[in-house]
Formats: sequence, C-alpha cells, structure tokens
Amino acid sequence: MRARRKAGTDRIAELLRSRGVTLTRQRTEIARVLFEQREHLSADQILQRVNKRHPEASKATIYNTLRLLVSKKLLRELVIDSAKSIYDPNMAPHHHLYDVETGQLSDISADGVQVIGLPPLPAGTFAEGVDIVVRVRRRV
Amino acid sequence: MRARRKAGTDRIAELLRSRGVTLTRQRTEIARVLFEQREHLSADQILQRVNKRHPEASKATIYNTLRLLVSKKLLRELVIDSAKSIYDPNMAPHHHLYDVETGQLSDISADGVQVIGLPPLPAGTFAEGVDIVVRVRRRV
DNA sequence: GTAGTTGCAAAGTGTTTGCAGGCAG
DNA sequence: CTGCCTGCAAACACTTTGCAACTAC
Repeated sequence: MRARRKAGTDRIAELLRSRGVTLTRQRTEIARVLFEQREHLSADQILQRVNKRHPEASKATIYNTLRLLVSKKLLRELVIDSAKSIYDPNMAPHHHLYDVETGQLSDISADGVQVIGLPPLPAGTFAEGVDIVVRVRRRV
Repeated sequence: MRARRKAGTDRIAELLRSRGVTLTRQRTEIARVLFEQREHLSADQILQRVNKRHPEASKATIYNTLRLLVSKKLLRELVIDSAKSIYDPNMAPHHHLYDVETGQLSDISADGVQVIGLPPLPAGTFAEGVDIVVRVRRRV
C-alpha cells in the first residue's frame, strides 16, 4: 500500500512543499483527492472522498486546508452556486461551462478564447482576471 | 407623501402587475428600492433600505419576494461572492466588473462585447447565457 | 522542543420553511 | 369570502473559530 501510492504521493508532497506548505497526512490526502483526478469538488465532496476508507480528516481541517491551498495558489475557489463553493485544481487560465440543470461544471480551455469590446478599466486598477461562465441547458 | 411618490410607484406597480405579481405594500417597497436606483444590492441591504423609516417588511418576505421577482425575470441573482447573493435589477444583457478588494460591483454593457474562440457546446445543449466577470484590483 | 496542525463542538452567516393570522382582489 | 401573503421563529446548510491535544521537523 505504501509502495503502491509512493510515486503519486511524492509528486503531490513535492508540490505542497514547493509552496511552503507544511506536510501532514491530512493535507496530503486532501491534495491527492484534488490533484489526482483534477475534478471540481465541493468541500463536502472532498470530505467524503478523503474519509472514504478510514477517517483521515475532519471538516475543520478540510476547510482550513482548502483556504491554505487557495492562498498558496494551488487551487481556485469558484463561486457559481450560491449554496457552496467549488474548488478547482486547474490553475491554468481557463473558463467554465455550467449546466444550470444538473450543476455539472466543466472546463473550457482559455487557449484561443478572446473577449473583444470591453471598455477600458477604471484608472488605477488592473484586471486580475476575466472569468467567463457559459450557462447551458438541455434543449427542450 | 402619497402624491409625491405616485408617479414612481405607479410605474413600479404596473411593472409588477404586468408580470402577474400580486401587489402588496411590501413587494412594492422592495421593488422600489431595487428599481429606483438600479443598484446591485444584497438581501440584507434591501432589508435595511426597505425598513429605513418604518418597518415595512420582514426578512422572510424579502427573501420570498426576491425569489419571486427572479422567477418572474424582473431581477437577476448574481453569485460572485461566496458570502451572499447580489440582486441585479438590470435585465439587459450585460457583464460585470468586480473589485475584489472593496466588493464593489459595476455593470459593463454587453454592447459590442464579443467572446471569440469558444469551443462548440455539447450536443443537445444550448447556451442560456454567457457571464463575464472582470476581476479588478487597485494597482500597487 | 516548539511552532504549527488537528479535531471537536460551538458559534456564525446567509437563506429557507412551517404555520397562524392578515390582506388583496 | 378565499386564496395568497406576511411575520415570526425555528430550522437549515455551509463555513469559521476557540481551544486542548497532538505532530512535523
């Protein structure tokens, strides 16, 4: 078991260490859940997955760790549904496709995507980013 | 007082009635707060303003009414900050400029704004809308 | 050894709901 | 008169926090 997971764990451990994140068993598990499948997950889904076999981390630790990883620019927090935040392990510039019926969220690569016609920004400000969400619905 | 407000109130009353919203004092007040200044307001800000002079509406009524007006397409609910929803009385197609430091939100007209390079949508779906949020920060 | 991390439970937000009484049409 | 609306308080869902015990380094 230890050996089976070693390669992936090392990659993740190194990622965390490289951003100055103190390694703990809990943080490694949380990061593994996010970075191995690179899905969009809510805090609750992360909690479920981390504790799938054995209890590994508490709710408080999940939230603390997510906040930490966001501040270390290892995750993005997406605010799309008013009920809960979604955490996105994809830090490459990209946009989102949001199915308003199912809540399903998928990435749109930012390659080749361009927004034209935006007015100039207010003086003294700069754009930290441009988020595009395409809301889709099944055709009726 | 009644006369002073008549013109504006009538316009708002008519707007509500035209969408099949049963008129009540509370709903008229809430709509006035939103449609007279056309600001982006949170539920709590709306509650404060509606009850500025006298108690006019309860928290439950604020939320019930906002939900109703959104369903009648008189308002848009914006989910930008994870803490709370913002209600936008501007139903014309438009985008937003979000100051991540102050939370200040302003409109960007959709006139002339175009997104190019988006991949085709999944089969059987259609875009209900494209939301663009430009996150800005004061230059350091 | 010590600073930083974890878990628990409690507290804190924003939002929704059940129900009795009230009001619009 | 009747069905819809309102207010209250309780319930809810998500997130944060205080603090004692624990662990990484």
